[in-house]
Amino acid sequence: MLDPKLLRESPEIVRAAIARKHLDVDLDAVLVLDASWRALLAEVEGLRSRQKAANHEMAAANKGSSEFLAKVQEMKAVSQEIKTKEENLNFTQEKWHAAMLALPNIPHASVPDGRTPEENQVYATNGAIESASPHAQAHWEIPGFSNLVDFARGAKVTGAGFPFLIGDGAKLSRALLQFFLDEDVEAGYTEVSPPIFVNAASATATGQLPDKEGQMYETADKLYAVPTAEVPLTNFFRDEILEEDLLPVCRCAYTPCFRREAGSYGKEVRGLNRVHQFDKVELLKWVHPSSSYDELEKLRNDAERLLQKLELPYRVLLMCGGDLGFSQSKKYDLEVWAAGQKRWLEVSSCSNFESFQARRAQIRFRAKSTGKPELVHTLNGSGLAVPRVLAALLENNLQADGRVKIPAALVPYFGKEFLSFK
RNA sequence: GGAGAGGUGGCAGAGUGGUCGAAUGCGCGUGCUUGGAAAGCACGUGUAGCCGCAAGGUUACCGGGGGUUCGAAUCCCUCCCUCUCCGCCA
Repeated sequence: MLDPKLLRESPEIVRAAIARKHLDVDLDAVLVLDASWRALLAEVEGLRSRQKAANHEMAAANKGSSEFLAKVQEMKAVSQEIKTKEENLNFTQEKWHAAMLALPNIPHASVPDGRTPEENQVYATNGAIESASPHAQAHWEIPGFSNLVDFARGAKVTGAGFPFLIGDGAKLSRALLQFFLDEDVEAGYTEVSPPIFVNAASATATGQLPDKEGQMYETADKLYAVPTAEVPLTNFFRDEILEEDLLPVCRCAYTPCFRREAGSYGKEVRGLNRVHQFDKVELLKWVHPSSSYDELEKLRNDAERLLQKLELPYRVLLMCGGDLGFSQSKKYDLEVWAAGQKRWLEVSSCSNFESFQARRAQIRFRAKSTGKPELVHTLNGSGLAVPRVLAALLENNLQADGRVKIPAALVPYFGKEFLSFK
């Protein structure tokens, strides 16, 4: 959510942000709502003030006196009026709040203009992509693939998009997770193992609710399976005021992630490219507002380093305004090259939310200079998502003999130098 | 899952219909005192919205939501959470 004061004082900034993100929002309607909400609030407060004053008088008065009884009659009318006006106030306030939640975050000045994913800026490219993998195949076409990743059995047992990982497939997945977590801890993140179900309040604070509930699996008792560790991790400090000295707080967490992916279909979702349950390590930071853009660069570097150590070719995209996402101020996507599919696969998305999430989740710190609470800035990024990295390893490192070469950094975790599909 | 007890400010803890945003103690801050510290003394010390250039004013918040009442921390309903005992269990 944006600062309501920003909207009142500089609506043109918000208008420009909406335009840069190519969204369709009726800002004038929000401004009108804001004005009428404030007018109603003043009215109700005036009435309540009167009621309060009368209460003090009545407390001191003789309860049986005629003055007292007259006062009761008088205040009955006021009470009724408050009730009516308050209903109107609450109704308007709900509409105002919903309208405020529908306003997107402001893109940072360094975000390039653009409407579509094609207009994202290729910020960096690392590694050779064509000649390096002479035996590459799309991972689902590699002979023996279903020995490692069994979609058919997964579909029988649970449903489409819930594969079993078996043998070296399961082991490689576990090795990657272990590798990611160790590297992230080494980089200064504290490892956390969070709950993988969250309540509605948490899902609301990070923006999954109310609009995206169709993307989450919901249990009978109104808990949601996490779509990413970002949700429980961010909510850890919800409604809290941290000491300034504590910042920046850097944490990482592995969780399985559950996404219904309603409406997805086609080539993009083949094999491991998109599944309903996948493993991911998430990186999360709560930082002082003055350092959030430095921290974003560090976060991106931390994610990139993982791909470098795995010797996987990748590129970094700087997202343009139109592809930025509703709540981000700035975002880099890391895409790994899958040599068999000849496609880039997104394996990490590193974002600065500035105070947008923090305002919604009420995560603040006490500024030492003023003693007053201020909103933190939050950032997050994957470090990294497992299935697509696994797919890229299988495709890129496939040898003539049908085995897959394991990158040196991963060998200690995997326990051997080659993966076999047998 | 069953039975019981309880949720009040940073913490402890009073308050069972009105003068209560809330006693008292601790903690914390500033000052006095001191060679310095402790003790002592004085004053101060929650969050948020709205109005205001400001000074300041005003409203809300006693686990969440709803209700009764002229008036609710206090009464009623409901949900959540914590603790104790029992049961079950990786």
